[in-house]
Amino acid sequence: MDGLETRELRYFVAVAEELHFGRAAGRLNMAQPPLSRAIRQLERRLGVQLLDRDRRGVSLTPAGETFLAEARLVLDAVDAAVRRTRRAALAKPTLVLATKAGASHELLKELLDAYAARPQAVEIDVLLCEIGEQRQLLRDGRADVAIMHAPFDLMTGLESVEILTEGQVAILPASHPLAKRSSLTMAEVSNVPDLPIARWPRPDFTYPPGPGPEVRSQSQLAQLVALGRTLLVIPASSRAWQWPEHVAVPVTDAPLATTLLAWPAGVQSPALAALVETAKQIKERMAA
Amino acid sequence: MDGLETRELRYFVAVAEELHFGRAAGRLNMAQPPLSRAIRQLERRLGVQLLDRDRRGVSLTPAGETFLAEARLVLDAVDAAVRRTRRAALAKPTLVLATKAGASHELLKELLDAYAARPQAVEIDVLLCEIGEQRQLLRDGRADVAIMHAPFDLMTGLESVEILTEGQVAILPASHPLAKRSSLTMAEVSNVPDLPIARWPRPDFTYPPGPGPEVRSQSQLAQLVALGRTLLVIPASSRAWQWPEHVAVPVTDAPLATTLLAWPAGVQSPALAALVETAKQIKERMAA
DNA sequence: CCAGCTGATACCCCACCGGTATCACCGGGT
DNA sequence: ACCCGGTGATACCGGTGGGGTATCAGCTGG
Repeated sequence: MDGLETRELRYFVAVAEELHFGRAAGRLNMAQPPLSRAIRQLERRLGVQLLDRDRRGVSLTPAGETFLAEARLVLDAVDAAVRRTRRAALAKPTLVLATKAGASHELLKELLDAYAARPQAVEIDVLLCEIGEQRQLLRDGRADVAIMHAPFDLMTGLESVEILTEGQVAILPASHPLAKRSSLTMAEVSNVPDLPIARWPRPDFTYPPGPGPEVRSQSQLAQLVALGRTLLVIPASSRAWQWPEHVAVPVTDAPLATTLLAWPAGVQSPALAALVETAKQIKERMAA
Repeated sequence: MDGLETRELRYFVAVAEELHFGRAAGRLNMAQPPLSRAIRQLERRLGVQLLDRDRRGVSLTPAGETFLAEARLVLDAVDAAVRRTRRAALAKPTLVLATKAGASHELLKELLDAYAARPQAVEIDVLLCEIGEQRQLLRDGRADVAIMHAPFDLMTGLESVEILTEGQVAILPASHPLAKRSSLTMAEVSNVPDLPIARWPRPDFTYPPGPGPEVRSQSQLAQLVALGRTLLVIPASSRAWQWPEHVAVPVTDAPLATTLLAWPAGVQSPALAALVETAKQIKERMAA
């Protein structure tokens, strides 16, 4: 009846991603025939056709699309199980906190210092990552907790507490006329012809269409701003990565940006609970 | 390096739940020696000791506790993958909606009727379940979407939209003196000596301590109220399961109960999106 | 001190996974 | 029209490893 093995899921994901048995087999370091057989057996056991073997190529059926998404979730959960278990076995338990490189140093330092003063505190490893990477790190267990920014990051599947709510600033090339202004509005910054908004890759690594440059990291973005090719709007506390060639101008009517502490739903440990408690206290201290 | 198979996870969960290799092997329909060997091999591959083989019995190490929780998540995710894929392959796609038996018929009927009128609508199977069971149904893929009640149901790991916010009523035995009142307060109902609050089982099937009767289903609870052994406070719209021997009295200062439509975070289908949209419209219509 | 229970070890067998060789089918190039 | 390159499917074979039986080893309690 049931009894899918993760091996079968890994095989299917490889084939579904390559849409080619031969290449998928290469990626899996195996020959093509056993892979074909394994996928056929998987389809028989599920009683569902996952792939359309059209001559000249393979394509996913709707059920195959569903199974691909679910299989990725399972494989990430397996990775998370291994990582979290190994870390739980260490003599020194630690929390891994993921944060975007360049996010507010002050806030993070305050959080870590306040946490370290607690009796239940464990060591915290700070894992710097690129924008939008936190979700994946939490899902596959490489991180236990992350600092994220609403409304930029989707919070689905995560629990979170707000730490700080603040206004946003536009980061502009110092040479641009708008850089001389003391404040700006969203209308003014959202459609500057010579500073189009940069485009980030989607989860499938393709880029949305648009006039802006394609970027994959914050450092690329900072470089592009310095070169006068784009602008961006970010929470005021994130301007830590401001360069000499950058100018930050408050955007008066930008939506308030909220910095949150987020962690995978359903996971609980005393060390994490203490960190969450610390974050709540910091939020109250900030409000006062 | 990696490459845990679900078989190994199933073995470990069985041993961790039975805390006894022989019984676990019986549950798995296999002999004890290969099970012992498989667990040892699992521990070697993880590089982590999961079990303490204290003579006369087995116990979980802290790392074992972590791995047990993670392994259960993985196995549920595998079940969900199979169920959702099989359903996605049906000619007639359907949504399975889980709701507590006896929750508001009117609201549900209104939701289903409004949804059926939409062009993207698919058939909806209503899966009646016991209180608190919705979360598990969503997690292992037996249901796609559920109707739940905040603040009674934990919403962690789920996305949700509110449908209805309403006051709560106390359900009392008709023969009890309090049943004659036209309204009550939380202070009055929370400590009635002869009507102690019923106790529900925890996830591990043990009961919290207390004077109230132990219950496992809504029908048991309804029976106990009719017998004059307990009382309960529920959202006003849930009184569909009121019996002739029951009396509903508004509790003026009870926290507002919110009925929500909830679904697993990260899952998306057009049919589900349309149902969510319908729920939002109903909420607005109710507010007006 | 023995009976009885626990999990661990020794050994064997065969199912199944993966490899090699080959086929069947199609499309596109002269 | 022909053949060639490339797809995935089929046939067959060998080795690994998962599972079975038999047995051991260590503790416990009567």
